[in-house]
Amino acid sequence: MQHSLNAAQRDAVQYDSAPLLVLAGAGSGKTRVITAKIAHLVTRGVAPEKIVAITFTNKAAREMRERARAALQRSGAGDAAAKMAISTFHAYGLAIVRAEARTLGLAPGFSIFDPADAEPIVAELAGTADRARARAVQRRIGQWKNALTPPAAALREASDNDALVAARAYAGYRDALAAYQAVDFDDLIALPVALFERDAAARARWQARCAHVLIDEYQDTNPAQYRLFRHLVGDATPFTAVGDDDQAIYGWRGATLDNLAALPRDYPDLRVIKLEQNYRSTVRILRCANALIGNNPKLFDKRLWTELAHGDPLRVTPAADEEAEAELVVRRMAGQKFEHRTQFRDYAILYRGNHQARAFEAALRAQSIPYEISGGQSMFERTEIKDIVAYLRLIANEDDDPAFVRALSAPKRGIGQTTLARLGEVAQRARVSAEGRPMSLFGAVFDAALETAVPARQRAALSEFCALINGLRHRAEREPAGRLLDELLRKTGYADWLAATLDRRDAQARTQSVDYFVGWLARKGEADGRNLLELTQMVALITMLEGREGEAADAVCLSTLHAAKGLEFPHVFLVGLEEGILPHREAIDAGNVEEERRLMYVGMTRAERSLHLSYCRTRKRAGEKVDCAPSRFLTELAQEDVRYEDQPLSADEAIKAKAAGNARLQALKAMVTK
DNA sequence: TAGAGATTAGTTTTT
DNA sequence: CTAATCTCTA
Repeated sequence: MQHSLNAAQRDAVQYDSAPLLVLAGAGSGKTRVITAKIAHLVTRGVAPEKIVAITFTNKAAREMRERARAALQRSGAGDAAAKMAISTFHAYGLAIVRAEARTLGLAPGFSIFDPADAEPIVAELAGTADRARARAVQRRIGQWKNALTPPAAALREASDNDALVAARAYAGYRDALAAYQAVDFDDLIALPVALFERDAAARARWQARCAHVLIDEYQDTNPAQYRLFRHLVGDATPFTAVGDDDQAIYGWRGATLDNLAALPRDYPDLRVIKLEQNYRSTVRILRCANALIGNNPKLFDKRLWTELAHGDPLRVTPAADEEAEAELVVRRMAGQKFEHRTQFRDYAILYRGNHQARAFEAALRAQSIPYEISGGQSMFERTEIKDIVAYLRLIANEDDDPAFVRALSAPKRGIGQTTLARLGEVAQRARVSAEGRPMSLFGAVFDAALETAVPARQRAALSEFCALINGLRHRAEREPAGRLLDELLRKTGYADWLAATLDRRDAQARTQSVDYFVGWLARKGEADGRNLLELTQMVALITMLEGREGEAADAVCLSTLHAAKGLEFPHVFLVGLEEGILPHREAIDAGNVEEERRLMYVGMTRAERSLHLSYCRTRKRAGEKVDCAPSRFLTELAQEDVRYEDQPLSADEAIKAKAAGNARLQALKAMVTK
């Protein structure tokens, strides 16, 4: 790591009074510039609480907060970092929605639905029982929201039948969310935008809170996010947008490079500074990455260079199948670790899809090598955590029917499908007669009509359940979250239920994860002075619990390419380099190989010293063995910097390729196009 | 109503 | 070959 800033970096840090776009190539010291700039702004007298820094992932936000804190301490500004708004786009949107809930027509305890909550609702509205179809509709609705297209407009522009079904579901979905007093992730961006566009006073209020706005990974913004950003900065607030068009990998989430192209147009006095010196990778790694990305059309002309050593050639290794690949990678890693006296945390295994982690986990476990998975199933996707969160959501918001249903049967209370359906009917009927506000399942428990619809036994269970929730709700604002959580667990007998229904190992694991989660929440509530209701909303956006204090464990990092953005490792294994995986089949079919190429580029540029690429010749799919072709991207590297290992080719192919001069390359090309 | 076995579908990335 | 969903019985 360099000790002082280079000219371009210094320029980017000191240019603080007008719009600035920093085109920061991979490994060019981007985070360093952002944190140095934050420190610079504070020393220049900008109020820390008016510095708004936006990232895309929680991990990036956390890292930036930590590094900003360190930088500020160095410059003697103390803990100004604590006052700054360093958060993800969605967390910042949540802060706005929470503060403006009343104006937006939302109850203070509104729920935040994740895609899993929304799926059954959308499935029902789209009239399908097929999960894949429901998700396709969900994605479509998400795209509309990210493009700020309201249901009516979506309906108008729907051309084919699929779009028509989705547009109708979209309208129904919006109404359902309103009835549940819920918002989804996309709403956290779209609602503030809508608010700012109809309410100039609200816009001014939030603009006044921004003296300087910094956006990281600007190339990954979607239209809604860009609009939100523009409303925050208004006409006068200086900002720093940092991005790299070569690392745009979120097109599928509605991100568009148009936002990058639009910036100079929308801000005529925009200054553009390029960071082209790479401080991370060897010459060979960089040359290969540049060669690869050179196959994409470029938006901005940018040449990455480095003063670092030449380094070793990149190694490309084929494997018989995914097990062999995992074994090979782990074996090589173990050898390299011994040879270079490195630590486990110096290694990363990067792949396209989460499911690819399996084989590597198994191989690592077999060798007792510690590893950490980033991006896989998060703590908050586990059933036991979702159960607890359902209780919290229901306590905060009794209109949250999905949370009601979930909490009601975890643990089981003798209420099943039949009773739930009856309860639904009661609520439905009350909905019609009670003008305006529809009735929730929770409310239906107290409806007079319940007596005729549901037997006494189930009625008793329902009232007891609601009494528990009500009791906690009344205290949720004042009493510490920890005490309420303990009481919740005790009164529901959740741990006992786990012990009674699962085998010992499983029950123990889940109880442990519940305890950890509850302990974490309690500490968080204590530290930030938040009550249970506020914690509940925050939880929806968090994907990973912040590690306990102390340093990270010495473990190999397993990560998807998406989750690896922003990270760096001395030694990287990029695996599964096959046609259909990277580039992914769907992307090939959709004609979006460019984004896959950027994904590969992101993966390659994570590496500092060594980069190992591998692929499988066959792969098990649905139990069946299928042949795989090596990724076309392997043919796009700077071949003089690549060493092919083992024998990836049949004798026949090798002879032919040799005759052509460049043995491996030719054969690879043949295999790719085959 | 709840849990245990049968069945069947399954291609990607995240807030 | 999994893993999740569905069906059936106690």
